[in-house]
Amino acid sequence: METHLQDHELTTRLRHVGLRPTRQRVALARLLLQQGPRHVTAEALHAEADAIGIPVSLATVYNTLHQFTEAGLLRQVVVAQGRSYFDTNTADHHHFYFEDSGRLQDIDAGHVAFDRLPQTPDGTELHRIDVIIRVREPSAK
Amino acid sequence: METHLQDHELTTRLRHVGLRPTRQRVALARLLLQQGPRHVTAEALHAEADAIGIPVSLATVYNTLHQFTEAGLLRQVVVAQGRSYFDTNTADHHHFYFEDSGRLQDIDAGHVAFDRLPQTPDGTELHRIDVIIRVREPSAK
DNA sequence: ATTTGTGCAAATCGTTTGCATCTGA
DNA sequence: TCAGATGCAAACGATTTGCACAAAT
Repeated sequence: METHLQDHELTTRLRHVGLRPTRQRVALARLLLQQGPRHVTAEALHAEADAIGIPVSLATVYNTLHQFTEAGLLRQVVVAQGRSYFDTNTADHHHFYFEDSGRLQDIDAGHVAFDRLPQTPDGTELHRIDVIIRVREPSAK
Repeated sequence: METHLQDHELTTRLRHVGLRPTRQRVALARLLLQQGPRHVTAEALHAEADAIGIPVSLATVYNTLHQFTEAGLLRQVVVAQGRSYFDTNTADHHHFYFEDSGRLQDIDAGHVAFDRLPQTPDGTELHRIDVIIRVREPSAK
């Protein structure tokens, strides 16, 4: 069964980042990591898992998303109060945020270049630079 | 009393943006707008008002902060889940975010320049570009 | 066997709202 | 006068936690 081969990869990958490949972690990893880049909320992922018959609690979805994020498999992007996405694209890149729909869209790192940047304050080291380009769909006449 | 002169300015300013200069709005405006640039949370502002004997409820602080933001007197910056600041600097600028302490620091617009930016997606118009440079204070040996 | 993960429900945090009561123009 | 503002407490949504049970090594 093809699914098994893919699961083996996922299993290995989870082990490599120090996470036990449990049923739900493998299932969530499958949803998250075996497709193109995705921006997922915890709620949405939970609903998705539910829809395909994977029993997993919302609490576990949150735990798993955070574990994956700490492990570097995901990146978390907070765009507004109470609106946070987990991004399966961990490469250097930025985002468009559609304020009306609440959707997020990747911007390839190659499309944003800085001409000048301040040096980081004394005693600090750079973690990362987030660029969020907030756009609106004009009051669609 | 000097305070009265300053309050008159604030009163006028509030009126100009269509807000009635009530006791608590003027008091909060005094805390927010009569000092250098500040990054304030609703909680912190509420505590501050309390400390100097201004009776105002947390709900009113939230309402007021949002009204000021809509009126263009403030800008809201969300840096993490449940961590949102109101910035009294409404000029074009960016931010350092200290992930350990949760503090925010302004970066003058002049210190960030883009060499390249993507065009906004079809059917959308630019609202604003947020640049947040996330830094950490290294495990201070 | 032992450690680690999971589910559930309850707790928490920041924020918003409903509504009766005040207050500024 | 009376629209608009405020306070309080209750409602809220997103997220987290405590603890008994289940599964992985």
